[in-house]
Amino acid sequence: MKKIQIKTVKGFNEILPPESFRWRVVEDKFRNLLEGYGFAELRLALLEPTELFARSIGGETDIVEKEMYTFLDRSDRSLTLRPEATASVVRAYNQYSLGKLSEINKLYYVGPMFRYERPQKGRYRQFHQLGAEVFGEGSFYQDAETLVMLAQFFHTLSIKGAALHLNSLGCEACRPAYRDHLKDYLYDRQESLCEDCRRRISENPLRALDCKNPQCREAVTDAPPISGALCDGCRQHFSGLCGLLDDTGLDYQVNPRLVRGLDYYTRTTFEFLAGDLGAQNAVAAGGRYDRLVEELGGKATPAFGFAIGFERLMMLIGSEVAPLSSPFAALVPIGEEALRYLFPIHVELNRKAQVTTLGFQQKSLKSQLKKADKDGVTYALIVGPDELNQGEALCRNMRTKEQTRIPLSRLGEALRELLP
RNA sequence: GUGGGUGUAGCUCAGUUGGUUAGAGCGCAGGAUUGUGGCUCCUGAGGCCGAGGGUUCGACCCCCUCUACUCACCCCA
Repeated sequence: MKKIQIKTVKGFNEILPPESFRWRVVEDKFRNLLEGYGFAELRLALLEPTELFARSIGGETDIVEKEMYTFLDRSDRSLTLRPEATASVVRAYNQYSLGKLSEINKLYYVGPMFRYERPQKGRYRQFHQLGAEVFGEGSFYQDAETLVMLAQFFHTLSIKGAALHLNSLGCEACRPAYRDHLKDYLYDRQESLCEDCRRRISENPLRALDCKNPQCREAVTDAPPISGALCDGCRQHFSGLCGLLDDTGLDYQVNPRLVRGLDYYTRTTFEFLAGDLGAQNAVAAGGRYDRLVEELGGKATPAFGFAIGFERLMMLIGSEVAPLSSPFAALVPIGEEALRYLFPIHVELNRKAQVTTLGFQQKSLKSQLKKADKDGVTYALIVGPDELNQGEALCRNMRTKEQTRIPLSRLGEALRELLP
């Protein structure tokens, strides 16, 4: 291109029509479902102090180490575009003392997240999440209810292939001992581990369980599963959850390798995995984080949350075009006098409701009808010199091709009567 | 950060061993006897063939560099 075109930043994808209509349909369904379950929306800052994420997600995670959009502002504060929203929700929960409004808080959000990764199918630098968090409820009943709600969401969207994978990561009482145990195990086998996993032994040994390197998978096949190391409380929580899921008939599989890349999870973690998403196959994920509120300076509060990848979700939904909302009628003037006559009527009609279109370019009747058809209008109101003389507009039903005459004096009124 | 693939019209793509005016479908605009849409037909607009350099009498085509997009690794939503 000879002219310099300014384009979007790499990995920042924009949603154009008709895709934007499809997005809104899905988003509305999400909102309705969540609000039906008692969730309220939070609209949060996209930019946060960097330390929020370093402290919540974990300093040694990939997200914090190399995937954040971090920069200094004009007063040299380190700011970061949020890579996920849970940290921000917790920050807001503490900042505004939302816990004092009611004992249990259910909050949801919809919006963009930012990670500086190499873009690929299902992974973008700016991507969108639909997410929710529940504060103040530590019972496994909450875990179960939320998972069932998520499954219901997929169901209403006719998504079949989302499989629920579940695990428990234990809590502060039992995880440290397991971590040490696993460290020893990995240390003994470090020869057969990949470079990353060798590094993980000291930093974040659980992650080695999740490594996709075939050698590592091999080396880790008979690693001690965390399920055997859970304390009584965690074991009861997990088996309680599984029991409730069994009762409600929600299919799931326990996956002892499911570890997640964020440090704040305790007890339940889960992912909904979908087959045809390519390599990025998690469409939704989340879990319990009973320590995070306190770690970020609040009162000790149990919490459970999840996030759905919007783009990935839309990939699963197929591409039936959402019905575009279209104007009800086209005003079709022939000649300048007619255009001049119709303009105030058009404006007046649309003041009450968005019902008519009017082209200003004085095109031929044929091309105006063609346009009206493309716009999907139900009626075309044709007004040319003849109609002006006779004081009647020609009203053409675009579906049935029936044409009737309407006195110009009661054009607006007649049109409103035709509205469904 | 590391690999592979691909950049030709608004979109999806053809383009013969390098040869003169670069094509199709869709979309867009106009038309097919007076002022009537969808189907069909005709016509038209729209491309420095991603950018720069090189080889050659001659490059969309071959070589190099860059860049963008894309898929995968990695990581995750």
